[in-house]
Amino acid sequence: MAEPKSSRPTIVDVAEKAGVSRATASRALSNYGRINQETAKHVRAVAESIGYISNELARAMRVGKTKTLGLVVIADFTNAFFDRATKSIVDAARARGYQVLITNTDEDIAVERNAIETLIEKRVDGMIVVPSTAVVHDHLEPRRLGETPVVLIDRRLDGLRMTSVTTDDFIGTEEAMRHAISLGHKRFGFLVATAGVKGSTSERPPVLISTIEERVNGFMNAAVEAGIKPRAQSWVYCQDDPTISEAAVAKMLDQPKAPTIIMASNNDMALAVLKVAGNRQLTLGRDLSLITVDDSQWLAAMSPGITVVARPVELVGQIAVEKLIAEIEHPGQPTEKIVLPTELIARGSVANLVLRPELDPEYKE
Amino acid sequence: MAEPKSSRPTIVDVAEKAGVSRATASRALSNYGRINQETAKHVRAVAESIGYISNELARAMRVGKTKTLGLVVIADFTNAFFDRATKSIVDAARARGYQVLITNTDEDIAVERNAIETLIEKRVDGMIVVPSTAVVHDHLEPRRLGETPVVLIDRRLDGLRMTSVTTDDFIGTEEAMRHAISLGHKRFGFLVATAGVKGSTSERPPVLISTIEERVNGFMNAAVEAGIKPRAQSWVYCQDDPTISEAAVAKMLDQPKAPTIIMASNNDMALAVLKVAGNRQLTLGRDLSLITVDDSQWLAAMSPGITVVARPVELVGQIAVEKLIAEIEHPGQPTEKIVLPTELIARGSVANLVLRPELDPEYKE
DNA sequence: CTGAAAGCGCTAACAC
DNA sequence: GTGTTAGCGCTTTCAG
Repeated sequence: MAEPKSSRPTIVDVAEKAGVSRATASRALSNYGRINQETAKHVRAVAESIGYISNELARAMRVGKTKTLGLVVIADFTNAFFDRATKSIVDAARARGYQVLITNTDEDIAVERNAIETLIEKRVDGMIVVPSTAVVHDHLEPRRLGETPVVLIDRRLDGLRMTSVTTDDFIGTEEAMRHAISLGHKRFGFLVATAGVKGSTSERPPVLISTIEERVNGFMNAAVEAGIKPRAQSWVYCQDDPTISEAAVAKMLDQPKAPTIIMASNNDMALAVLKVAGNRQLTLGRDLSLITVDDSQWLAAMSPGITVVARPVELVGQIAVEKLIAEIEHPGQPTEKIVLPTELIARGSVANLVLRPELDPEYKE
Repeated sequence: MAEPKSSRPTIVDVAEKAGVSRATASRALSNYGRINQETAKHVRAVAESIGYISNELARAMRVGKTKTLGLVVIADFTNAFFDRATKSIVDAARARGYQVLITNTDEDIAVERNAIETLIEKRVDGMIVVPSTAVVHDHLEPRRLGETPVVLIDRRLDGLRMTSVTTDDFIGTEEAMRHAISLGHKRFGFLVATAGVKGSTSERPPVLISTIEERVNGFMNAAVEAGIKPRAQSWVYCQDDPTISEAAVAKMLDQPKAPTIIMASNNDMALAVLKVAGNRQLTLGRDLSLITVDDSQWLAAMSPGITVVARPVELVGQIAVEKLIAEIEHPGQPTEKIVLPTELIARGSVANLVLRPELDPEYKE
């Protein structure tokens, strides 16, 4: 005649079986307030024995904290930045007792708005977002967000008073360029992955996300500094799509005075260079040079290894979590724009034209 | 004299401002039951105007569904399988109105137990798990899980009556071997990433996770079928650590009759082969051959491209989500062990020793 | 078609 | 040191 009792045991089941009140059971299980250690032990034993698992939903509702963080990334976390960032965020959060709810926008602002709304509905305590676009949108305005703190990663959004954790891609790219210049390169290609561009173009789009903008500026700064003429630079803003980027690389290489080195703004672009080089039997670090951004095990393992502007991705994730949780647990933190340094890892993909000038097809002697 | 009203507007705020009862407001916002369309429109307008965002916590508590899925992956979603799997799961879930809560165990059973407990506390409607070990553990027993449905991916757990979505790595590896054999290879190395092994050993560990076990069996089956003697096979079970796997590769290649081809059980192992080959100036597809498992853009873009047993990762994720949601929304589905076919993608990393027997150092003429 | 009221499972005053 | 009780914000009978 026992009731079916299909669903999970609740705290009142525990309380009844332990012969105490709900309050005492709660105190025992959450270990707070004054409580007799004997009773507590007994209650916990009972809970364990009937397979009680607390209902965080109910608790969250009562205390107003879900111990959950929202993560809003753009499409591709099949990407040297986002996979590592995600992992470091999940790990850092867990270490501090938080879980993470993931959403991905497809670089689409409408999806992003939606994702953020959903996260608020689920009442995450805070969120980490990679903004889809460079222009500020109302879904990140305080009025929508309410009390929910947000920290931005990877990309800044200047119009907003919001903490962000990014990397110094300006200096990173500049360093990479200086490295190439010091190795004797004189003609440069720059393959810039640009969301929102259809196909490819050499015209600078009006707005670029901050990361890309910094890479562009860093490149330009170094070029100017070294007196490299615009005609010795091939810029291509390119949709992030293999067919298109490969065509762009091919076109770049087919120019009369083709670049000796291509700078790829991200790994998808580097992949295109690799592909085209492979098809044309060009050996990297000899027939063509390459530098890309964001290190990965593959770049290190290939022969030659690919020279790269490495960003401290794990650190970005960790700091973002830290700052976010700080604000959650002690509201009123100052907003900060944290910028982490990158590191140039020189491997074999950049030919040394100083030592071997004959590798430059334009070299006359 | 307006109250501060710091936190978010609730449904009663909406109701008051709209001059209706909570019930009507709820009906208007969730669009159910009988309600005058005029009233509904008005209520929704008011909600919008005061920036009302529904509290899913409260709703979940009432209706008993969180519209959230839990995902428990092992450590590395910096990995050609898990990054893509995660993305496809998040996408598939979102398409059906579910969010996903991510957790990662570090291939550690205690962490896994914990993760699952946490997900239950958060009352996810179901979960997708990549089990850490091959042996069944009580935290996946029905008693712990209660009503919460689970589907396993990547690895089967035979003792459990539970739906799983995996790939046919037995046939996949067998095909890969046949391919190598047809190209004239006679001496094989097999580098098996094995959790739980310290360092590396040629002795088969007692239990292997199902994926690895199938790869091992597929390899063996093809070897037996082709009459390849055990002495022509170098097996190494290897901890998943660069230093150790690279040492294992080096040792393999330093044997008197070194293999002409190495089969890597996963991409970390392939990376080790790449590294060692690079250090020794060995060109893949000529001086040494390589096949690995799980395709990635890198493998395709390198020169030569790496031949690979490609698994339908996105499909695994999608089907897992589909099956899980089916069980959530219509409990009582039959449990299924779904096994998806792999595909061998032949690229240039396997030398053709039939056409060019001289590439085999043991070749005498 | 709309309102009143109960209750999901939990914690935190407030009594005792 | 423990129990009573009032909600957290929502949906859903049940009346009207």
